[in-house]
Amino acid sequence: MLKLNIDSKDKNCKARAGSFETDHGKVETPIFMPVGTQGTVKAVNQSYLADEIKAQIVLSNTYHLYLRPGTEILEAAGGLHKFMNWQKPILTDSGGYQVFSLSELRKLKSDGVEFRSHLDGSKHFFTPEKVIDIQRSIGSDIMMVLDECAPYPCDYDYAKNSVQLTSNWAKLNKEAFENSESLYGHKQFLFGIIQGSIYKDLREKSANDLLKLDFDSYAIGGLAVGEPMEQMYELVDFTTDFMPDDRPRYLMGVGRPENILESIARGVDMFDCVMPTRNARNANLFTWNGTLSMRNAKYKDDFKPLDERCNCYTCRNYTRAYLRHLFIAEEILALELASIHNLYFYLELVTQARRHIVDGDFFRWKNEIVNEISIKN
RNA sequence: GUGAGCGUAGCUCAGUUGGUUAGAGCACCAGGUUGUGGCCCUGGGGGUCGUGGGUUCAAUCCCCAUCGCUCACC
Repeated sequence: MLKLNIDSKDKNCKARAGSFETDHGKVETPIFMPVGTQGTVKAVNQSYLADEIKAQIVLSNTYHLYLRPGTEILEAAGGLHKFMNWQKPILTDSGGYQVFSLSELRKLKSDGVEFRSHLDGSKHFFTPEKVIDIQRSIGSDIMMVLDECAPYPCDYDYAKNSVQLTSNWAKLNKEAFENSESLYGHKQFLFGIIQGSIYKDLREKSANDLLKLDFDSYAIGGLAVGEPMEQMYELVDFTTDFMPDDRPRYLMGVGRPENILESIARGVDMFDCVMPTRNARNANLFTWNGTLSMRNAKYKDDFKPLDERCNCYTCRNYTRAYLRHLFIAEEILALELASIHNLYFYLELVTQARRHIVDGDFFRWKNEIVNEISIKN
């Protein structure tokens, strides 16, 4: 198992501050993992990622790396850490989400999923065994099982069958994991993924099915796919009760800053989301006073930093007017500076959350901050 | 100078054998984006149809004049 060492628990909610160890270093929770699908956090180099943004762990993607550059190259490189020059922990998503997001390009079968590559149309078949093999080639510190992320809305029967499929696959994932070894001499963990759409009894069943298989830890999948926010929070709150207290709980693909704080309050420790990086590339920036759309004409002569309360490289050195100019001129520096800022904000958000949990005033702080950061400027 | 062609949104252009409120792409303005293609999606503001006159119930469209641009020839 992947042990979560708990430093502190909040008295007024389920938030906890902790840490876990991997062979590539320690991770302090709650934590946000920047998304680097193709072995790069888009627009941000690894030294900024580590030293400026203070990312402790990044996420990458089995499906994308399998298609390009492919496992042969990854193995020849000595694994993804060496290949991408990132010596801190890496978590890889299994490709299960692509079953959902590339739905026009796939066929779901009982023993796996057939994909058509979005790059060249070629056919590929993913099974639980195969995604474990690929993640061995990648060498990620935390591997994820192949699952099905059910669409939303999703009727009960579909969701029930989907949970059964995910549970069946989970067993095969676990067996493949136990029958294989790390290729590069460091320990790799495997997380199970709890599905069940919006149905509490299915979430409970999914959790119980997976717990029997004794994964290193567990994630909640299939949320933030279109359901109302309150329903998502309720399901997170419900599901974390079934997840072991002494292991890190991972809420996949979430989310907006307020989603992260609300989910920490409901017992989640790990998050990833494309939002800080994708929105940065689209000129949408997060600040302690709410979001701002950097292309807006009102910033053309605004020589303040993006966020006066932010200490990131971008805010220390550049103005809103300059960022807007870079975006309008379609200069690539815009993407870099905006991505650095948004990721710094997300990492600072979870760092402060951790500090407030340790200090014992997380719940009050969270409620205050959620209001301020939710404003649209 | 002569002849021909073209002037429609900021740009590139459709269009109407004369008929409701003149369109598109790009640009601009504003939203969206939750286990990532810098993609994509949604909405909006913009036009004296070069200018002036004529014909007609009705003209961006037909006629005349005029201004501008382009090409060919001298």
